[in-house]
Amino acid sequence: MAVATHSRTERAIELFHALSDETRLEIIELLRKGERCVCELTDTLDAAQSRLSFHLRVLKDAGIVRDRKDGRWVHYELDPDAFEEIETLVTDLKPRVDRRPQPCC
Amino acid sequence: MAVATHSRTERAIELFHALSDETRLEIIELLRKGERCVCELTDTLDAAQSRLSFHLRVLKDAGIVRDRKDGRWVHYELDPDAFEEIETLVTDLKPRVDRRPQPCC
DNA sequence: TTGACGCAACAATTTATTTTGATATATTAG
DNA sequence: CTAATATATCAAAATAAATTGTTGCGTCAA
Repeated sequence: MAVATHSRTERAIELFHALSDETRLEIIELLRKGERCVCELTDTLDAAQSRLSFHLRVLKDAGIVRDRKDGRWVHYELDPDAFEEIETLVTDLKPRVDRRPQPCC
Repeated sequence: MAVATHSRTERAIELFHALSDETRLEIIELLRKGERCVCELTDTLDAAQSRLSFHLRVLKDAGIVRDRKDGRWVHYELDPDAFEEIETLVTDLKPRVDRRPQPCC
């Protein structure tokens, strides 16, 4: 599963894009309390079911959430590994301390 | 400067959005080596000047870079504070350890 | 076995973002 | 002063993402 068809940059774009939407941040905030089914997210966020489904897929494709089927419900929860990955990416973006003086223009 | 006309969520969206583009990530990568003028970025990234200017503005509006005018050149550099802020935001998104058992459906 | 429910997926539309090609402004060299 | 350079900005076109309404599929209860 999950072949690395992605460069590091593409992966960063996918993750940051997944995080750059209000509905998706709200979903993440709710899931921080623990696993939830789509119906509860739909109720709580007062969003159309197909809209929720769309955003959950973006989050799932990015690896930020995973789902678990249980009868007719599907439960989503955060995947802690993704957050580790995001932290690493951010660390790698941070300005270096040992910057050379400006060699430009 | 920089009035807080932004909720926490809006700020997160702005920052993550700024980070979710290939050109902008490339700019950040270049600026990690230190301050650079637009002309050098344009050369190195082989991008049209107006395109660079657009992306630099997105980064600047998000507070990720700052500029310094020097005669006819404008130099850009990373703002370390923004990266602190991003790290804090990511930390706040991380799943809690003390999650209650699923109370849903 | 039928009907309701929970969810995903799709097509059409709407909205937002990015790119491109001008044009404008400030600065400096000659 | 004039021409050239560095950059920003703007409008139009191109591209991408989100929303909405609908349909389909699996599951369960009656």
